[in-house]
Amino acid sequence: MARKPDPDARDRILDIASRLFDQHGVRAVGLQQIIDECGCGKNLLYREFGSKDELVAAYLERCRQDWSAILDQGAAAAPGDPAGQLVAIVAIAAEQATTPGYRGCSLHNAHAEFPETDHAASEVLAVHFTGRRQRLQEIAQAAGAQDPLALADRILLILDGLSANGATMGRHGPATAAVAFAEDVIKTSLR
Amino acid sequence: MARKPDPDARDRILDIASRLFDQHGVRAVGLQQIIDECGCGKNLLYREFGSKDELVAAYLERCRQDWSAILDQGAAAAPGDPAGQLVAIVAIAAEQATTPGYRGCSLHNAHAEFPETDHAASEVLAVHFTGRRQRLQEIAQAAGAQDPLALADRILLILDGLSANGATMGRHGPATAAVAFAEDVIKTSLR
DNA sequence: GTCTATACTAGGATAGAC
DNA sequence: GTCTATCCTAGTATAGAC
Repeated sequence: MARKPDPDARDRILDIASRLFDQHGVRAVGLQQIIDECGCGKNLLYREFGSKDELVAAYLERCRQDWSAILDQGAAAAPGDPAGQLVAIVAIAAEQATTPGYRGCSLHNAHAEFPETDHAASEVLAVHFTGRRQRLQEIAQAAGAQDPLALADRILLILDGLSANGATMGRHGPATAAVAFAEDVIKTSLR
Repeated sequence: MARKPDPDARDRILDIASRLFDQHGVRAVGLQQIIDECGCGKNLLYREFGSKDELVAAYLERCRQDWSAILDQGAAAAPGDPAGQLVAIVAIAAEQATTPGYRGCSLHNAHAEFPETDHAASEVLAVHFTGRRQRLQEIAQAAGAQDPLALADRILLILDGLSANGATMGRHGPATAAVAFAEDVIKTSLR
């Protein structure tokens, strides 16, 4: 009997790989470990992803989309209020950064592990970091900032500070005060 | 005839290991690579450090001292002017974060690679992150901040944002605007 | 005595074959 | 899914140069 192909196989593998990568770091996780936890064969993994580098790239692409969703979510949280949207975005990031077990932004962590620009992950990272700045700038523009890029960059520093510091100090550190910080920054940046 | 012991061996190994770890990430660098570039024997490395984990811990301890030196340097840059010292500290960090080839704070990067709390590096990291906050708080107190810890935490977010973002966007990103940001933050935080 | 260099073990990595 | 090939890793032991 021919066994049915599992259409969810790719997602299932990616789910488990993402969790392990986030938890232990990408280099620390072997494919065997993913295969064991997934219960799939090595064949399937290699058919879906071709190599570990490609699996890593797919993982980071998902992380990028998650980040994009945070921006959407922040925008949806305060319709018609761009300044409130910026605060909402910081609030979501702060909430993540203060949840127990938080290990930092996956995209930043991956950048630390794979600095080589010829790695499959490199392009995903570049798209993320430039795209995110672009979107923040647009919201800052809509909010009526005196200098939209300058405001976007200050929010960006707070966001990246949140993920870097949240990874090490969590809710016992400055992450808990990030929202109030962002509110002050935005208030003094508007026309 | 007896051959002279090399008193600088440990430092020489640590120099090369630090450069390679910073450049490629800790997990990506093998001991063989360090030995090759160092021109030393494997025996010597193991006699001085015992294991790779210990070598990593020594590397991070040096990074911690470098960071401590930045705080000293910032304090020395503006004697009797604590607010200016905070600005100076951010300025030094911003200068680092915008130098070409910057790959982020070694201590944060190491934390991303070695989340295990039982790793030899873990304690060094904890000392660094709590000690740094403490010192910033003291300077903020001396500057006459309304809420010294709150100001220290805002500076901390900027500093960590600098290293995380500088690693990915360098001088083409928000890092160039960090000093002005810190100046504004400090100005509005004083009594 | 102190170093370099090499051989070796044991294990884990990616990858591919079947 | 299992089995194999190849490589690289940390770490140890040994041999030999200075």
